[in-house]
Amino acid sequence: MSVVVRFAPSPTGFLHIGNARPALFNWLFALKHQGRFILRFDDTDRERSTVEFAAAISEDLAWLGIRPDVVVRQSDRLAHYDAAVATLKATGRLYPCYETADELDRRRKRQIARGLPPIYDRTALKLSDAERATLEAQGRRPHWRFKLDQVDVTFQDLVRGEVHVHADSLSDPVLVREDGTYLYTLPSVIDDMALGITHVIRGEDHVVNTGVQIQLFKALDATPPVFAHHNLLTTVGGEGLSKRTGALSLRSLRDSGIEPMAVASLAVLIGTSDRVEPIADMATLAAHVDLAHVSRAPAKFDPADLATLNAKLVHQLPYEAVRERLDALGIGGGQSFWNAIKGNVSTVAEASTWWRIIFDTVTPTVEDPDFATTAASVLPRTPWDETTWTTWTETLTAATGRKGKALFLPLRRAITGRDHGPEMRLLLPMMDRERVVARLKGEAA
RNA sequence: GCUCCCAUCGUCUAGCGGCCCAGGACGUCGCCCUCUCACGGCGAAAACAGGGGUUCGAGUCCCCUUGGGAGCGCCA
Repeated sequence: MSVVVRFAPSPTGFLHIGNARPALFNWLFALKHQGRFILRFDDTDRERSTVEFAAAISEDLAWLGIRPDVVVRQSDRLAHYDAAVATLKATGRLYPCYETADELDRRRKRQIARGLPPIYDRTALKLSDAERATLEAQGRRPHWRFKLDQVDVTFQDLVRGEVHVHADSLSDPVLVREDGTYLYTLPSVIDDMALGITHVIRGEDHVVNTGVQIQLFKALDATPPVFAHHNLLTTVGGEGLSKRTGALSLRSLRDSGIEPMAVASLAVLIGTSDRVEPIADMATLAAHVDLAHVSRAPAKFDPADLATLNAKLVHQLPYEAVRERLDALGIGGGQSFWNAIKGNVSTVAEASTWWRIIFDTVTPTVEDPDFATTAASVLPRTPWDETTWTTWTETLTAATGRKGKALFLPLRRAITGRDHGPEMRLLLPMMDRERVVARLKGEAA
């Protein structure tokens, strides 16, 4: 059996690190098993779903490196759901209810106040044909609930092991609204069946749904897929990561120069027993990922870890991997430039800072003009290469007696205007000699 | 309020009764590299939530407490 997975976001917001995880877990699982990955927009909520968000989600997934084999929209598939509804009505698993939303809301509050679980009491099931007729005559239209088997539903979860859901502690879920539109549960199950989904990998917040959905699969005479529910992420403070925390949206991460593979590596490795390390490509990451290594407890996500991991990833990037982006930033200098500075940047875009320092005008910091003048006077003309720095500083030590920090820091400050940076040995030969001399004189050059 | 899940270094975790005076990774700190800083290499400090059991023996099993998470929608 070949693997078919799906990522099924509702297009009601931007993707963030939290919901990038199920996307990644599914994608990597498909990659690992040479399966197919379907992007399914669960857009049955007409009120909140927008095509703009759908487009943004596709874009963000592409940025991450996820290329769906198929993209479908539930709003295009409504006809598929009607047949299932007919079957369910015929078998008596779908029953009409006439309560209003307000009524149900009040009822739930009353139950909670009395210390009871807020579960639908199935009053509609007790309605006689005559009572239903009366309600219909008054113009009331029914919504339809799925009649749950009040049993213990058990399934083997790829991350959580054996899971039990007690259906008797659940409300019969509403599947169809008064106006005939569908709620999440039914379309999800029908599509999983129709699309031949073999594995459903999603967040832990869905485990109870799974109990319900397994009953639905069976009521429709289908074999449920294999389920895997990964743990959820919380902020360092412990609150759940939600769509509201816009700061961690994939696009904001992308805008702040975070590498997609840094996001992918952290998103997939955090909360597992595997070491968190920057992985360079999806294929390697896919080999790393094992759902059985995912924890059952929620994990704290610290954005600072992402920055650290990103810097590490950037330090490892070979020139070929960044060439196009450097070109786009107008940065030349080639391989020698990148290799010289990459250890000193935490994002690729920061390379432009060093590009400007080496090839553009900088206002130097000269605190000891006499020393700087001496330095300029003994600066070699040739050879102007990676040996120059050593030759020069040795000469300078001989001339001034300075060494160590007292020797190097003033030179670094004069030449780059900064206290920190790449090895001067590598920077110096990339620079124009006249520029170096000018900066030693304290001139902006 | 009810149901379910979880509880080991600051963080992510290994550990499925003796191999654990608890292992790894990130971070932190120190050392090395370097006649500076960063990068890199090496090393150190750092944890079994609390209380009862069971057992010759408990981080590992059971119960309670406490703490955290999820669910309880005509959202998905």
